[in-house]
Amino acid sequence: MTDALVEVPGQTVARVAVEGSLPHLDRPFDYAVPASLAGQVVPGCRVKVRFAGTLRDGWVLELAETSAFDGELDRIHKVVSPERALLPATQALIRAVADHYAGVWWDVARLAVPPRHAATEQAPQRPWPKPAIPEPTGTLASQPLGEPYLRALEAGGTPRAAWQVRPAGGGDDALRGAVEATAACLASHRSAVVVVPTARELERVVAHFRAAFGARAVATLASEQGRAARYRQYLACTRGEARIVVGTRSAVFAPVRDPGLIVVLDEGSDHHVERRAPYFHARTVAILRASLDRCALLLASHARSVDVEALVQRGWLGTINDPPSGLRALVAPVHTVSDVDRERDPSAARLRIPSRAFRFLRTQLPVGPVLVQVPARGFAAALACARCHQVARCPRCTSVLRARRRDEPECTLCGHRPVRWSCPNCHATTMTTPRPGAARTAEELARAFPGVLAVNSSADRLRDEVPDEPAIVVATPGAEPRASGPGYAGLVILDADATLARADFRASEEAIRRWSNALALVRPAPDGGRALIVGAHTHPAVQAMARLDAIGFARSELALRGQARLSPAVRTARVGGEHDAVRDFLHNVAWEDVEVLGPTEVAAERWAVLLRADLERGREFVAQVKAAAAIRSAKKQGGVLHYRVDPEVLE
DNA sequence: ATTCGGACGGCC
DNA sequence: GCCGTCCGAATT
Repeated sequence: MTDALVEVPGQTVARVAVEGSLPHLDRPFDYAVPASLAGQVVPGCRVKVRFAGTLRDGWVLELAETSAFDGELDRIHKVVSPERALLPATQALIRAVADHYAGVWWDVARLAVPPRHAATEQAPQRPWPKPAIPEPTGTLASQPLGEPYLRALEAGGTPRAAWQVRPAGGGDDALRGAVEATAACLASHRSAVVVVPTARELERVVAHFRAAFGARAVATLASEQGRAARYRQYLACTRGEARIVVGTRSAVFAPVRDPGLIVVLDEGSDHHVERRAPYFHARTVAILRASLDRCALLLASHARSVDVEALVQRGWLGTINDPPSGLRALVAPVHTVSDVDRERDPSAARLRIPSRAFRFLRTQLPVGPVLVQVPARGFAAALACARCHQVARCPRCTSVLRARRRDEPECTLCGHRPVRWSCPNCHATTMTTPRPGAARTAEELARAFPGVLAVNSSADRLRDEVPDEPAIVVATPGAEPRASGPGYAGLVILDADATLARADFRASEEAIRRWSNALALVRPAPDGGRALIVGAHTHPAVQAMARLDAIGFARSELALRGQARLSPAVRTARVGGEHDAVRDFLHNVAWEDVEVLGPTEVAAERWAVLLRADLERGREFVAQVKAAAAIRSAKKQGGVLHYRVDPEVLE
């Protein structure tokens, strides 16, 4: 019936995603394909179109014969390149991610697809070798349910699992397991994507993968790469050459042919959170992609995030992990000590460190290097009850409070400032900030062992590896050097109180993740590895470390989040900005089945409101947030306004 | 009569 | 966001 249309190339319609971040224009627009461009306009190619009078970039999403638009279609102005750089599956994933975060397609697309590099596109692509088949190391297979997971992958299945990597043996088990899973995936003639939290991690992981599969068989994707290199690796994916991709968070979108497996390493790391709108978490993108692309998923951690535990409890993720009793036989034992028994040993007292920690160093140093983990400086502490020291919670949204100025509590999530607070535990009415951390102590500690090599590693001066000889290695979380050989002989975690007192409702979950990552660098129990946590010895997180039960902790933490109505038990959105902008935003929709907490003035001319909804209503909730934003942009409501769905990190 | 500017609506 | 246009006030 519309054959005539098809036969006249000038009438062909292209649906185009047009550059822009306005929520009310977040949909495709139809353009006519002029006869002169027929054949060059293909789905997934970049074009220039006139939109609102100006020339803009666009992506051709699909070609069609007809348009629902009444008016006369403008013509595509030019084809930037006929390269199909945006695959249909990537298009759909971008849409799903934007929808999940009440964000805009184009904002996600510019993070998912690297900028074009014309010379690279035209240059002949080198042929990619077939990946070599690596020797199996048996890391994943040695843990319960690891073997059936690998078999399912090899058979072309789509198993999804939360994998608690054994926190022992130098910290390379996660990489070995990732290699095994990738090999199993390749065996079923599918491709694999591995996402790592940092550029530093990427270097190590890539080295492992190149050693296993061949130097030229592994593609890397990271924003730190140069434009040409990054685009070359990206094209190697869309053109079906690269079968293995390793990269940082945006690599989770890597458009590999026949994706069979997505691996996210250190899944709880906040490095997986994108810093630009809509602030996606690579783990969330991986989850969406595993559903859309029907592929396997492996979320690895030495601990377990509460978000992942929620998916395990819903039955959406299987598990690969040792029971705590099994771990205790293989992982360095974790002892705990209160930091108040300092007085006994005079030199220890001077350093504000318990004598027990001193003895620990004296016995472990002859065995090998000892890692001393200290909390990074410069984070705000949460307020606690001055009498019973229980963490103070916001009476409005139940997140934790911090001191804004002297004696002025402020909620870290919704911004509420309680006027009169009383402790639900002991009814005291005053709060206190925990004493500042003892980060400096660690350096003095090293001086107390003259003749022993002292090494420092922190964000401003990273050290990647230390030799297998007695040394005191002081590091902040994430900056720990690896110890060559069997791993550290010992681990001392200083100032557990300070780490747990961070003004973040995820503080204890994050503490367990950081401590478990450090523990993984220690040699296993049979080889003499030992760990000691100094401080907060009765805190459930410290107790969970001593039992090596990070999973049990995630389970009970998830239950607490449910009672407190905090993420991931509910869905949230934080909206902030100028008073009138926030007010207009809130008036734009009726907020069905949504708690509206606030708005509150959080700073001069800055207001914030927390929106909260049940998980079952999550889709509708996010759609309402998007609608409020779309009405705002369509009506040109002025002023400053930012919003963020399921905020991870506090500003 | 002519020019300038600010508000508003549509964007294919 | 950005442009186009529509209308009213200011200017000659």
